[in-house]
Amino acid sequence: MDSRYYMEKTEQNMLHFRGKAYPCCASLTMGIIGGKWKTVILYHLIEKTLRYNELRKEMPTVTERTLSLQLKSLEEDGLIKRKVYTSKPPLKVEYRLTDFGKTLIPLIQSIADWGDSVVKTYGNK
Amino acid sequence: MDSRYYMEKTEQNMLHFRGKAYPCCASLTMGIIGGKWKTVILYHLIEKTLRYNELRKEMPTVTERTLSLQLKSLEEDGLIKRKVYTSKPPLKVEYRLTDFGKTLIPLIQSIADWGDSVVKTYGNK
DNA sequence: TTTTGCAACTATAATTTTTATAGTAATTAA
DNA sequence: TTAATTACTATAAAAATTATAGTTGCAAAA
Repeated sequence: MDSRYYMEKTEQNMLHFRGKAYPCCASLTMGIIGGKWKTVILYHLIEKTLRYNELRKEMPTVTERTLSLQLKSLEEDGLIKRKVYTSKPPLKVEYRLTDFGKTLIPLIQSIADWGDSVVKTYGNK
Repeated sequence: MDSRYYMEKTEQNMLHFRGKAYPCCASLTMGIIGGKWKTVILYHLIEKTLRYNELRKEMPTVTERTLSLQLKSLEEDGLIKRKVYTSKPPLKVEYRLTDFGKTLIPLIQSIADWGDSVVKTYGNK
């Protein structure tokens, strides 16, 4: 560590959630819903429970591996719940928001609304 | 391209902004403010203009390279403005929100507020 | 007066995240 | 009989992020 490059912030100043430290509340939120796809997943789960392949259809440009990993991460953070209905293939798996995940709905909606307003203002080009 | 893995979404269904295509409005917003650090930068610029090193002090865990790149990206997307005051070192450079960037303030504030409420509810551990 | 520090970066390389592509199991539809 | 479906996982490549060090001129400290 070189104080020339690092302004140390003591652990006490940092915010903590699920074992990770964040320098501020905005970064904590982004640690949980940041990344390219998490909010998109949550956005599609606002209205209804969706199966894995239904999510994939809503998000045609995400890869399977990334979708899998992001779903796992959202589940670990307690925002969504995975429910399996069959033990043998073809599997039926459903994803839904948890109560904790539902506390994000207004925020996710605001995120979607801002994107919408940008498209409306700048004409989708 | 293999239709087994890709459900093609036609270009017409996609949303466009600054040459990039997004599958939905939530992903458009996240394309602009997503990533680990962009909202943190914007959050700190809500109240006042900041110099490069002042931002660094507010965000002690970001690396210089990433901070530089993110500032450039935010500038390219028209959310912040970079203003140089001197021509010779030591340079004085200030970053501020543009009018377009200011349209994000309520959203950034909501992001920060949600993080805040998580810390309050789960006791910063 | 020589050294040290400062501001706002850039360069290079390593690590982590995301993408691309293909493969799996058991069942049903054509 | 063959192909399609579901919910993934495996492997490798590409892109993003981190770690560390280096740059330029000026000003203050030793």
